[in-house]
Amino acid sequence: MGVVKSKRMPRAVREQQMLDAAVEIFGQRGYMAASMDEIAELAGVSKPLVYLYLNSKEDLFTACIRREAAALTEAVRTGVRTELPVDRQLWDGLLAFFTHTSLHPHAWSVLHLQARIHGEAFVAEVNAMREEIVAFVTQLIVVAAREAHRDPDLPEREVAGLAEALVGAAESLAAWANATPGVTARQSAATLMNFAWAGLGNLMEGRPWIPEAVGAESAPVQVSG
Amino acid sequence: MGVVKSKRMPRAVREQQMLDAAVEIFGQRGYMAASMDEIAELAGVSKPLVYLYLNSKEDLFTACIRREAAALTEAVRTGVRTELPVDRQLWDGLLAFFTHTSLHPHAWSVLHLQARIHGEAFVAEVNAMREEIVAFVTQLIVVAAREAHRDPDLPEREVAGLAEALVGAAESLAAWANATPGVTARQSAATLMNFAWAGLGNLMEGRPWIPEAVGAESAPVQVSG
Amino acid sequence: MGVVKSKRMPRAVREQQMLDAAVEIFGQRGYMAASMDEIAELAGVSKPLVYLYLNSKEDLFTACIRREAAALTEAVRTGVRTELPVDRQLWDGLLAFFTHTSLHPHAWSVLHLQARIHGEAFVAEVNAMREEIVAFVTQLIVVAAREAHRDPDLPEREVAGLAEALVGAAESLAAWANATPGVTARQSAATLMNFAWAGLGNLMEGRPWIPEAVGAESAPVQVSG
Amino acid sequence: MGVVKSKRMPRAVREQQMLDAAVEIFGQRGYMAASMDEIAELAGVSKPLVYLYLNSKEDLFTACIRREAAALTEAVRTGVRTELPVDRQLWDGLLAFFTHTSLHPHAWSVLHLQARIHGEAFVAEVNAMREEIVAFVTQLIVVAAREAHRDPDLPEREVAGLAEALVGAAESLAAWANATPGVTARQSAATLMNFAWAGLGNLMEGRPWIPEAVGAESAPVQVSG
DNA sequence: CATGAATGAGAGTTCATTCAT
DNA sequence: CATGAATGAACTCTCATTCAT
Repeated sequence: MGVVKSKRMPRAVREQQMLDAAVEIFGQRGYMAASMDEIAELAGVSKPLVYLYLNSKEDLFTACIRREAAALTEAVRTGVRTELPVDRQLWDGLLAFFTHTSLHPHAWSVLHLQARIHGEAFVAEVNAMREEIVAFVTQLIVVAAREAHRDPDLPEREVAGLAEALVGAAESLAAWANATPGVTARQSAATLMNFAWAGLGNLMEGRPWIPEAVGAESAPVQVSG
Repeated sequence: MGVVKSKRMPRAVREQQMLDAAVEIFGQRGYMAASMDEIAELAGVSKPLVYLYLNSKEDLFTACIRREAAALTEAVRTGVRTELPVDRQLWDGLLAFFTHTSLHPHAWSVLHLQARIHGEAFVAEVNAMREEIVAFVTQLIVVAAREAHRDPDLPEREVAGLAEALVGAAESLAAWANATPGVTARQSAATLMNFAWAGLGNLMEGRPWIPEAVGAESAPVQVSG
Repeated sequence: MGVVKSKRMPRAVREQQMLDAAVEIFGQRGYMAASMDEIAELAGVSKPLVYLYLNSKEDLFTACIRREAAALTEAVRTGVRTELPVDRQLWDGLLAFFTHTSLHPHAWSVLHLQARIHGEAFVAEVNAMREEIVAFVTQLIVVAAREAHRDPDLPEREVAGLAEALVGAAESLAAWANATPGVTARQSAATLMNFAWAGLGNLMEGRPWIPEAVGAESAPVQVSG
Repeated sequence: MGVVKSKRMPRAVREQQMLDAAVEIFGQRGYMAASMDEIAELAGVSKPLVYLYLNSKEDLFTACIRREAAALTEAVRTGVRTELPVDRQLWDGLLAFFTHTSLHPHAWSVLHLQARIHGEAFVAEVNAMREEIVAFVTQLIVVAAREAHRDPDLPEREVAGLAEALVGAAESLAAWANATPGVTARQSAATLMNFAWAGLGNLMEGRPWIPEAVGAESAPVQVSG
């Protein structure tokens, strides 16, 4: 007989429903254009209850960012096994990243677009997540350099820039993939992996990086035919 | 004795002042949080005059995007000479890009962050610019492939992904550089050029791309010592 | 000790208070000159509450028209008994009409003056009421013609013009009576009844229409002494 | 080569052009919705010039009312010859009235609708005109009564009411005729003349007032066949 | 616990009106 | 004379937020 409006749910559950609704609305409309009315309605509760549990619009937005940032980093962390070679680690991380962002486009919109343009407080929340990922990538680069028998003490700023560029490329690619029908997470990961590992120069010379044995069901996108 | 509030200026001049103020406020606060009052005050005029000349908040924002997008593409176009080799073209383009974005951080914020999240109309304006740059990069990739004696018919979707990743990386890097004190445009360009041209793999093996004879006043950032 | 500002009233009651205030302000100032601020203040509530319940200035105005039009037609309908002779029906209708308009001058101003000059939407609302009254009068004329043994098929356009003239005279007379101190509803009704039923010609010849036994407390206004 | 924008016209001419434009705009939009910008543009002059000549929006509106009221009363006055019988005088007056209002619908809208709802000042202007017409009608009634050998001292209030009703009927009929395609001034005049002179009662008995020899090209509308 | 009732503050927008040239 | 430049004031409407029940 339609949706049953369940009453008297435990607080923790209600809070999650509110956050679900908030992420969807914030992701679609943006922070400022989102209205508490709409969020409360989508969550199926009254507005004062939202305030009772989450305090204010800012706090609600912060809670969204925190929850979604944790979920994304957890997804990437789970996808990577540190006992594997570094290139495999990078591949697994990218795949986990693009998979998660494509499964939760509103959440990604909140983290990537909305949070960065509304006040230092929100940016700080996102940066906590971002730094964890950048740190992971930075460490990969350092380890890779060491394995290549090269001086492990790469200039810090240089490594930071490289990691930043890689993460930034991934973020932009994720937004583009979400907005472009037909682009799979695996394709995005392959494109960026090729780009990052081999560089345009090597790609031109026919030496793309190839994910070996990463599941046969769909070969990574390659430059050469 | 301080700022002289000049009155009765010709329309064209006043319009530019308004756009200057609008870009700064939009860049700082974001489209929705920016108020027409604040913009008018910063421009040194009354609010009705802003409406008389620019019609509405949306039109004002659109005018900002158009002006700044044109300025950025013009800067890049001017910086590149097509008779030079492709790697040099990419380098010059990157340098012009990072130089311009670092000189006009608010404008870059408007184009990169604000414009992308407020309605299809604004996105379309930015995309016109973005596509010009992506087209430039795409053509560089195709030419590079041809010069490397490889099949010039790279898969379209693949090239689009690569260009997107490169432009996305550049955009993120620009935002990061603006937010990180002490990072010069030249350093950003060098980091991305290395990343793009050699790839992480090659970088690890000590084969960075090096901008030859690009002015001695400041050596390009290198990975190796 | 004066007006008690009751708070927390049920929605239906508040809405009527708002409509009361709106009719008064619209009637005094006119649609455009009336401000929502003033209406809200007179209603004893804040402006947002007016918008919450009535949506917009247009909707508020439409609601006023609808309520007052319904009240007026109801008053006329209740005052007339169709089993009586047609002249008596006309008299009763006129008396009910002038009584109602004199008791609710602002409402009459809204219906007669304000609503007719602000957009087709409002005019349509008023016309629905007007047509009901014009139809009533038209039918009276047709029945009267039939009873006078005359061809019942009066030219339609002619009857329409007569009904329009009669209703128009009544409307103008109502406005004039409201603006002229000392004119009672009964006097207005008598004047128009004489005019309509006997015509100036008959009046001149000393043959006014006389409401028989319509209560002795106040004889109808007569032309002759 | 299109409209030539003549410059340096004498003040009196310019003023008339402004009034022409103002009457049209006020008639279409209403007093409040009309903008000085639009009026100035339609008049083909700059806004400050309008203020230089006509002072303010209120003064401009008052000037419109005065001019159009004078034009209307002049038209009626010219149409009537006092040496003719009173019924003929009424007929001629009605015909002149309906002819003028149908030729200048915007002016009539200004006088009939707009002026009555925007402040005492405007109403006073219109009433000056209205009273002249009412006085004319009143005098007709008095003369008619005297000719019918009846007591010439009709109760003043009664005569005023009759005149008001007649003028009100005429006004409503004029508005209705302007809004109803196919209704000529002559038809409106005939309808009202029948109504006024004979009354519904007499009309029912087949005794309409008939304008004798008032031009054969179009017989007056009659109730009987 | 949960909610209908209510609001202070501020947004974008428009307009009659006036200087300075 | 005539006008482009400029504004103070007011408007409709929205929203995050809080009581009282």
